[in-house]
Amino acid sequence: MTTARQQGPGATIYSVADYAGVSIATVSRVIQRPEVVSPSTRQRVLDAIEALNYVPVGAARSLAVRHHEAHGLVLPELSGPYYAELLMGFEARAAELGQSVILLLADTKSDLPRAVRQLATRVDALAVFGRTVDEPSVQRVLHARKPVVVIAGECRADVESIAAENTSSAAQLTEHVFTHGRRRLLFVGDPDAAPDIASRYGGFVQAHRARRRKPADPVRIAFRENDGTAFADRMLAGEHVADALVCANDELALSIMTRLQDAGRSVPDDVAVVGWDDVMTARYVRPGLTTVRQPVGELGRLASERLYELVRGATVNATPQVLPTRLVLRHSCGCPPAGISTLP
Amino acid sequence: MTTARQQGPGATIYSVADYAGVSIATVSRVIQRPEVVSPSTRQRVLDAIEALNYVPVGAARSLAVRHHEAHGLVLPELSGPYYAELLMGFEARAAELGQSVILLLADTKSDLPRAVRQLATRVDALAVFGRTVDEPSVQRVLHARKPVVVIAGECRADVESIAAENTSSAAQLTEHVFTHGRRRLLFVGDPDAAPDIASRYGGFVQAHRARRRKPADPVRIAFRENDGTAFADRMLAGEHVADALVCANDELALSIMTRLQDAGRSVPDDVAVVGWDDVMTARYVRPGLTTVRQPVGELGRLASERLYELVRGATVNATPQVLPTRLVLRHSCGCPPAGISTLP
DNA sequence: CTGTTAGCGCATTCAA
DNA sequence: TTGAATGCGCTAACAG
Repeated sequence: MTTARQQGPGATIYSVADYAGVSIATVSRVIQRPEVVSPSTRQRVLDAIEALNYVPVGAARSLAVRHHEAHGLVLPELSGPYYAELLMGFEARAAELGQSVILLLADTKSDLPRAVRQLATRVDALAVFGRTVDEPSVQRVLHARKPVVVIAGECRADVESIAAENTSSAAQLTEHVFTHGRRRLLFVGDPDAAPDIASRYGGFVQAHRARRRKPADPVRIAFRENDGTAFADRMLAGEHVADALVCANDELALSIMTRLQDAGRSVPDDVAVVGWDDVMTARYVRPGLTTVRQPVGELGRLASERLYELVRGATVNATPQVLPTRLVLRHSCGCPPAGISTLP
Repeated sequence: MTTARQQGPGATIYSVADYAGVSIATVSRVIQRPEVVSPSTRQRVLDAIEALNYVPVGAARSLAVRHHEAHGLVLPELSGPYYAELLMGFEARAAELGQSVILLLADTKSDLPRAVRQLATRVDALAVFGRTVDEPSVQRVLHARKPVVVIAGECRADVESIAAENTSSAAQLTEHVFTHGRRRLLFVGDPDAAPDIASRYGGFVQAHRARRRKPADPVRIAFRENDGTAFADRMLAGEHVADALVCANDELALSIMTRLQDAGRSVPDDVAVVGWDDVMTARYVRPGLTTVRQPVGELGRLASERLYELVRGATVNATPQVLPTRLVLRHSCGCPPAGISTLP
């Protein structure tokens, strides 16, 4: 144990000014616009800053410039690569634009509304994922005229929204499975759980209609690995019959597939399995998992960028921006195994 | 396009006070300590807040209370489950303590020192991962007497550090591989890349010494999947000879294992492969990957908590806190396949 | 229980 | 090119 760090005063713009023998205005200038200060005084100030270990108090600046220069991001959680990638994109773009990012993970909050209100207090604008917008706390942010963008949520007139394409790629994927001769397809996942999933099931239905087939009701289970395992067990027990499973995400697809294989079933021969997200595991399992790749990072970047523009007075775009997705065909759908398709 | 959001004034504590017919002090009180305000006026104020959609300006509060009420976290990046879990733990604990978290991802920053300085401006304390501490920009934060904790970095006298146990679990893991009769072990990964890795190689060496065997030099490659694949190719070409690979992390282990298998080698029969981190994939590949599980979330939580305490004047703990890790034995090391070891 | 008042540290006019 | 003065919105004494 060494001695406690003093939470003492710390250098301020005043102490720096004193030390350098200039006014605080000059100190402020060498920080904001060094070029308008004469080289000699500038150097004196820089030396003072160095000598005193001056770290400006951001809050004071924020108050003066009337901007937090920070973006808030509300995500459900952070397990799996999806949200992490989103966050990476968001943070990267925000940083480029000189904005800090304050993160709020909703799932772990006992009092989410409170957390959101608190967050709103410290940012110029907010990006929220999925259904979270419905939170009255988020509505309040809107009413307070702070820009809000929704990522992968429902479109609303008053909020800008950004999402990946889901419906048509789901339809494509479903049709692809039909192409392999499968006829009893099951959609695994709860469309009510999130707007994305709803769209994906929508595409599943669409593809059936196009072939004049009746789509089965979705198997409404949650998205954790053990939910998938449990479903697989029920399938093994004969509760569900299908020759192809269109799963709402890769975690589900993988846990189901692995369980079926461990029980002696062959994928894709006995049953095809496809998923969503193209997680790392999808490349490493055998057979490789056929899935849909979304431009998740781009989603984040775009959200950040739009926040920035909205804060600066851009008009809110009422039509949702939809980013294209891409089918990643591997072997679990029935396609022949590619030579070495391990890398992205 | 609807009309632009006005970045107009927005309600302040003054407008709320006016609207409710009270002083700003009273408004402040109903927000900070509602119980000291009479029920009737309290309600009037709350109504005013509601009516005006009042969202306090956090910066003003920060300035007044002389605390940002925010913690900074500097992470290299966010791919893979490791950093994400760390962040989840950090954010969760911070939120419990009423602190916001401002995230900075180092790898994407063209001007990291600048980003760190900017971050320091807006937080009360900083947690940095690994080597990042060496940044002079971080040193400046230290000198400015803002608490800093290092996660999984080197121990230093002036900074508090938190890490997972590496050396002895590495030694255990290595000894375990010996137990399976392996004799030509290779450590794959660059000990100079990060303090963790150095410790792991240290354990590898230790286990050899205990058996009076000479440890091979580490195979110094980077941690990306393709680095692993490339190494596997060199091994297939006979450049490296080994009957067991102790890999610095799971990504490496998995990419190597998969490549070897695709080329017809058997794991673990021809060569055992073990890794670090227990990523999701480790459970799903066949054979299941033997690895080391770290309490990553706990690392984050602890960091956040210590920052909080340090900001409040706790003395910095000079001896690093080391959290225990756990071997996860699956099949890739040579252990018999467990029945169903898919779940965590 | 409520109002008055004095900062918190910085950016930014406006003069000089 | 520099300095003096003002205000950003809020908290926390201190009085009443």
